[in-house]
Amino acid sequence: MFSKSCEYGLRAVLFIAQQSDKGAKVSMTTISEEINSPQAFTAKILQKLTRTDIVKAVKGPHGGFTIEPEMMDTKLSEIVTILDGDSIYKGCALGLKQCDANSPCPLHFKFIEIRDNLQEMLETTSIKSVVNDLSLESIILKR
Amino acid sequence: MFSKSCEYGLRAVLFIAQQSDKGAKVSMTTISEEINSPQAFTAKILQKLTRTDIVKAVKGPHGGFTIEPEMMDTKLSEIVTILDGDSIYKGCALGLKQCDANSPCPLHFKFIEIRDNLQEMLETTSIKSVVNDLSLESIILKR
DNA sequence: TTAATAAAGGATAAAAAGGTCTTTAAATCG
DNA sequence: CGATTTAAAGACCTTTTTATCCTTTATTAA
Ligand code: FES
Ligand code: FES
Repeated sequence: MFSKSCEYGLRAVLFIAQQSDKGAKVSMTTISEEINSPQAFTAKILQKLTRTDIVKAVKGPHGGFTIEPEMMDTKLSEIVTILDGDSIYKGCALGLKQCDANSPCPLHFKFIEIRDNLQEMLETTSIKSVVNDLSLESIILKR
Repeated sequence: MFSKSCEYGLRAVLFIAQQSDKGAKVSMTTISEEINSPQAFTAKILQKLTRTDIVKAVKGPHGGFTIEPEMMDTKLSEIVTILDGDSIYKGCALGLKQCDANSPCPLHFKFIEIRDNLQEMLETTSIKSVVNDLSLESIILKR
């Protein structure tokens, strides 16, 4: 569904957000440990998210990553777009170059329902709302 | 969503089915032309589907591919499983090794709805039913 | 029975995704 | 200032996916 980059990216963002919510800044080492992801690779992914200002990075001693309160309203759809592009929202189920209702593939009308539901879900889910869910004991970001 | 293999495979199957329905057998060359896919690569994919008996292949002059009437009831979910495995039905949105409701990721309950809808759609859509839709003028398998 | 035809199969190559390593830049603190 | 800490950046490597090519095998029809 999502690329590895996107999976790691989402998990990293959610972990940073959870910690920022508690007032803590987290280092790259901590992040990759806590979400169980390859550190250098995850660092690359976070670079994209700092360039787009979703995540704030601070260098030097006691540095690390945070997500500012105003960015907590960012929707997951934005993060997915940054990391995976928009093919998940726009692509044809059968790989036709253009997905459109005027010359649809035979799965088009069944498929766009599902695709649109996914898009809707991501567009209505903010970082903040997920962080709230994360406070529940059983909800996890690694394993 | 699906791999290229799966996209080409589904398009090839649907084209073969459409032609078989009219009593025609189709060659690899025709298939790749009519669904606009790389021929040798598509041939590999069809090998998997002939080994699993979804598609019937006949060598030699006037040979080619067909789908027997009794295979027209095959569900698209089967083809997807053969070509892409079952990660699309079972995988975690955030890439956790195990997706399960007892220790869910924070997107679990929102995600499984979408994932299950996709699975349901594929499991209830037979080759035959798609071939019927294909008779409509505007529905296409290439471009 | 032989030439032609068409799929099967194996070897190889190119491109993309996934991942590592090393150097550079910025920030902090003694 | 200089040593230390931490992220940024770029070069590089590995694996997987996508794709091609060539030889073999099966089938058919003349
Ligand atoms: S054209 Fe295939 S999903 Fe829209
Ligand atoms: S655990 Fe992540 S989707 Fe189920």
